[in-house]
Amino acid sequence: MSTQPDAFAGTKTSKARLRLWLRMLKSSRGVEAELRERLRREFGSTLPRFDVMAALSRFETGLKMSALSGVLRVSNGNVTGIVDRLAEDGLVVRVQVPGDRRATLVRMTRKGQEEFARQAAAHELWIDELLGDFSAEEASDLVTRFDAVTHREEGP
Amino acid sequence: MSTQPDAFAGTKTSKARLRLWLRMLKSSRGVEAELRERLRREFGSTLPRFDVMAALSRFETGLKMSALSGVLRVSNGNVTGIVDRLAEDGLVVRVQVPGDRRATLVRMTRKGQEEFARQAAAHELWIDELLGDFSAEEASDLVTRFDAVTHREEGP
DNA sequence: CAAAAGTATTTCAAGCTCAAAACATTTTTG
DNA sequence: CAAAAATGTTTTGAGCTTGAAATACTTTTG
Repeated sequence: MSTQPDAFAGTKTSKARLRLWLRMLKSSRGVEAELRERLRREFGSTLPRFDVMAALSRFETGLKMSALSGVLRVSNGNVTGIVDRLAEDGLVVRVQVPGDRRATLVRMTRKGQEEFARQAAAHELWIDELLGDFSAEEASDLVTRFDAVTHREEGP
Repeated sequence: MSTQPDAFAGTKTSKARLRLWLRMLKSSRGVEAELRERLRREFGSTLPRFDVMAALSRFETGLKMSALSGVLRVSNGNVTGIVDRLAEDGLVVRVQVPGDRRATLVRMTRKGQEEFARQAAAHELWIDELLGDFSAEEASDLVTRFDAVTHREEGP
């Protein structure tokens, strides 16, 4: 019941939801800013680069550019630039797809895998610290409640 | 008890916190993307512009540039550009501060106030829709639990 | 009061982001 | 099979973001 928005703004419920959104935004922006800062200081890298490597790390055989932007939910043109810079640093490579001359596969190099492993370990520790006030149970509980938001976005 | 991170990564708790973070990020990015899209389509505007106007709307007498970037928690240089564009559109004005020739006060124009009122009303409805699966109680409850994240960021 | 330190803002270079347009190649279809 | 539609990627233009450097002014201090 009541999955429909109220007919007009300014109700108690809409105000509570607005406050929740503002708080969510503040929290995730704060954590993001902290991660960005640490990634910059300790690894000379960025969050978008980390995100791309994290996605590639789950696909040993590589991902097509379009699949990559699909997984990350960002625009095509966006990943082009990030992959360019990652490739310059020798962390990923572009490989031609045999049967299709339009497509490229992006794969992490060994160097990329090693670098990502170090960053991912640090990243997990940072999150563990930044979300340190949540117990395991509480965290799992909240994940479930957030399904509500996630599901809304990509349709029921 | 246990507000310190675990001594090593990969524990049950750190994994749960990591999953929570990934979910938070996904949720807020999703909502943000939806808001950005609607702001663009329906008002030809952007989230950063909306954020600046929202901040200014709370200070009838205006804010100094530095106060504005402080409230929004973004860099100084950042607001310069956004305010430039808002000013071009006649939504805000820069006013000299009497006693201090370094500083500028930014204030919304009447046009800016009217435009912001329209956008803010739509924004509240959008949030009400996007977070529609949360009841008022649930939303208030979650706000409280998020204090944990917010407080960590700006020190204990 | 002049030098130094501090404060307010802008500029700069680099990178991220998007939507739309341009290209290149493949697949479909009349 | 040639034209048209679809697919995969990059380019482009505009805006956002940061940290650091530059500018301009104000306050402190020797």
